[in-house]
Amino acid sequence: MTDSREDTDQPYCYRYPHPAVTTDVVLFTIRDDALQLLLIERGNEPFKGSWALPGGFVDIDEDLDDCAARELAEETGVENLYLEQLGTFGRPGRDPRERVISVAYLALAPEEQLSVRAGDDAAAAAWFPVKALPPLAFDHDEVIAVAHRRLISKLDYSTIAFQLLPETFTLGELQQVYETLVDAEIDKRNFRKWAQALEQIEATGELRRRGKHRPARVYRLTGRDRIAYLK
Amino acid sequence: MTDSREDTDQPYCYRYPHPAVTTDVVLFTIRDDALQLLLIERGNEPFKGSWALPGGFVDIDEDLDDCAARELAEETGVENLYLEQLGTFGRPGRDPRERVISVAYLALAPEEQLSVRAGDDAAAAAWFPVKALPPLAFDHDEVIAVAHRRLISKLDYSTIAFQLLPETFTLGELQQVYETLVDAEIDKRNFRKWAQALEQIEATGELRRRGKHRPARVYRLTGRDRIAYLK
DNA sequence: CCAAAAGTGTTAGCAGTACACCCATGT
DNA sequence: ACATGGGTGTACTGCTAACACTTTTGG
Repeated sequence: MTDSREDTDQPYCYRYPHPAVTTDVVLFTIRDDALQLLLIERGNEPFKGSWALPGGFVDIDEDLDDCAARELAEETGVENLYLEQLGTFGRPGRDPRERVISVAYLALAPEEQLSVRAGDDAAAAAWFPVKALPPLAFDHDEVIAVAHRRLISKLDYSTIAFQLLPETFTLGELQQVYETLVDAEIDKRNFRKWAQALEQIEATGELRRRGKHRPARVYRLTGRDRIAYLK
Repeated sequence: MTDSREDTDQPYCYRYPHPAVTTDVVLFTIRDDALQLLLIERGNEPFKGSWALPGGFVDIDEDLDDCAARELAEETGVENLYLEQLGTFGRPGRDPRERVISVAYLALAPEEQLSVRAGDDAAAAAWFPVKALPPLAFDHDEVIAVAHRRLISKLDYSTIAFQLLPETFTLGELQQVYETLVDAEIDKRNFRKWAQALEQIEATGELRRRGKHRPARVYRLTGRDRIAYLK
């Protein structure tokens, strides 16, 4: 089915106007005891020089989840991280070029697995603490706010935060993740009691020696499910 | 900026292929003591004769929420109902015509406010109990499953179910809604204690006489927020 | 031996659950 | 008078939150 217009520079034609569809990813990690997220510096207009979420246009035969994973892999070199759909942002005018509808994703990964490099159309990629974000392109401040709220509220009823830890971890590290996320101190005994009652972690039997203090037991997740929902 | 192709039947042209974007709405209500949802019978191919969620294409300058509300108003004649974005479904091939990405919404309304009439491109519109759905077009069975799960899980931590009641209601009516949703009986005293501890409802002072029994106190929601999140 | 994080139980309060009878009305 | 749903309190149980000391290592 050839098209007589396919030799022009706008060969894809429709009876009604179509929006462009992108995915954008809010990738959180914990670095330096702070919740941080990945941004790229835009190398092109619009918003050239501003920071924006990593993301890009959905290929015409590509599933949305695959697109988010692909864009993220291109930016971070990491595959197989936690990814969930967050919501879709489509206010007319949010992109000055054309109507763009963005399907946003929430992603989590432990710092250890990430080796960020700037991609093709990004001038730079960098981590920013959620508490100290630069001016953002498009409506990405709003997307980030939604992602952050979702992450925090999911702490209450799921094990989503475990995605911020590597495969093996100590209870102290787990507690640090939670304390960073809720931005408060947590009672050590209560936390450990809670964590072990989840039936989502098991001791590997190994010990980890770090620093001049008693070695800590090493744990890993039981089951292969990425996140569990509590009670 | 005129375009030399605007007199053809496909005048909207792009450098890269663009998907079509629709909104689809899962509108729940309670009828005959059962959770039911609104479906339309498709009058055109594809899936002609099958039942589908009400919805349609997003206008190029229309916000997504507005599109969902508009499509629903066209089908039900109701405005100002509870509407929240559910998720976006975009698997390639879900629509055999072209790539269509659908932003799904969850809507709730009390039966009293609904006067459903078949719209333009629908052969018919009808209510179906969630437990007895007909064969569905596209991936709408999946969309409905997600909507149903979301509704049920939100019962635990929000007052979303109040959206299934009219402005004023009795505690007995409220309890019936909850019993229908969880598909189980609830202890009357505990339910009433819980409902009144929410600080989300207040007695109007009026009584409602219905049937041969003691009249019931009438309540309404306090505050103007559509739903409140609990603790 | 000192500093630092690992590890460990008990108690008190509160929220959720189970449970039974009288009240006001219409017929 | 009877059938129907409206309206009310108490006791138990299980989860949550507060709280301090000993252990093991590295320096």
